[in-house]
Amino acid sequence: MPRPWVLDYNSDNCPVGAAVGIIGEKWTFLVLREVFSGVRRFDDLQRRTQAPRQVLSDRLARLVRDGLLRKVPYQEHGQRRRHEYRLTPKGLDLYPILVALMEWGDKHATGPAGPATVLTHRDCGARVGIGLTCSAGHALGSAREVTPLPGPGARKIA
Amino acid sequence: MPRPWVLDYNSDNCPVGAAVGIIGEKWTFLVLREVFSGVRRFDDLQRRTQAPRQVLSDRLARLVRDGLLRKVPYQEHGQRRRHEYRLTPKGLDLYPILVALMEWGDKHATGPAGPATVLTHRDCGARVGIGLTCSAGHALGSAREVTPLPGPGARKIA
DNA sequence: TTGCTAGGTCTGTCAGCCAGACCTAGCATG
DNA sequence: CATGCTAGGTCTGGCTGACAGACCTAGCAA
Repeated sequence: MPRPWVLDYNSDNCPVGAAVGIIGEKWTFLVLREVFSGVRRFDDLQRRTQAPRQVLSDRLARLVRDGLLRKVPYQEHGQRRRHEYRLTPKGLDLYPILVALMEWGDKHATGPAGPATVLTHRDCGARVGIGLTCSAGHALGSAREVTPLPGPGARKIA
Repeated sequence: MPRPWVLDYNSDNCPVGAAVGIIGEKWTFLVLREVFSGVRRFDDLQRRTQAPRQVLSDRLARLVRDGLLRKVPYQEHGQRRRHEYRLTPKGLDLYPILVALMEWGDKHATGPAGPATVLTHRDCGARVGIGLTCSAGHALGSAREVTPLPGPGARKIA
């Protein structure tokens, strides 16, 4: 095993680190899972994620502050005005992360009952999955088929 | 907005929750990022992730216990026997999650310098990315094109 | 005016994170 | 042999955040 090139580069502008700084907490993923399933109200989120109310409140505020969710007012008949949480475009872009987590969990971390949710293509009904592909059109089956190289934003260590 | 069907189902066998229970901690992602880049030794991991040594030690132990990493002994000339951390097949399967995080971070959470790392196909050299596709061969551009439905493992609430 | 409900906030406790110091093989050097 | 060096950890004490459970607060209805 040769010394990996990455050791000669700085790690503090890494996009994974930046992403994890925004969404890298346990409850945040569960909240996003629910929001992508159409659950948008505080009590529903609380019941389904089992997050302590205070933590949920804090995470939602942070997701709004970081521009992943927005608060939208609504009013049901005979109720006072409330608001619900919806995904912004920036939040919608998180979907591949969630799907990747879901597929991994289905394969490695749940029982034999099969997936609790299946994703289908809105337009044709076929099953949806996530995968690596190269711009020449090849589908990649494993991380071993990927070669990471330094990109334009890479910074060498002084 | 109709009431989402997911509210009638139980959320405690969710694969996202299961996955997050195993890898859902902040430092865990950073450790995995490094291991996928070929960084395998304790001190290198510590320096690059900036994780406190104790936390790193704990996370590595947990990743080994959960079967995502394995300890492999090695010996360098004039050094004592040590061991390094390598991905198991179960760990290698996490790659899509990491790539999805990376792409999101590149798009939404880092500066204009461009990506610090680019992924290329080992066999043809073309750029690699991750995306949703359906089994009929359509590439999906957004979460809005996906319709989630209850699967075989779904359990209704009593 | 009393009650009900969604969507929170407050309080005290307790687990886990953290920086920094310390420890421990095993090899090499004098 | 003693001494130092290094990788890979462990130990300590302070502090932050998580947690359960109680409480609060519009606004609507009866």
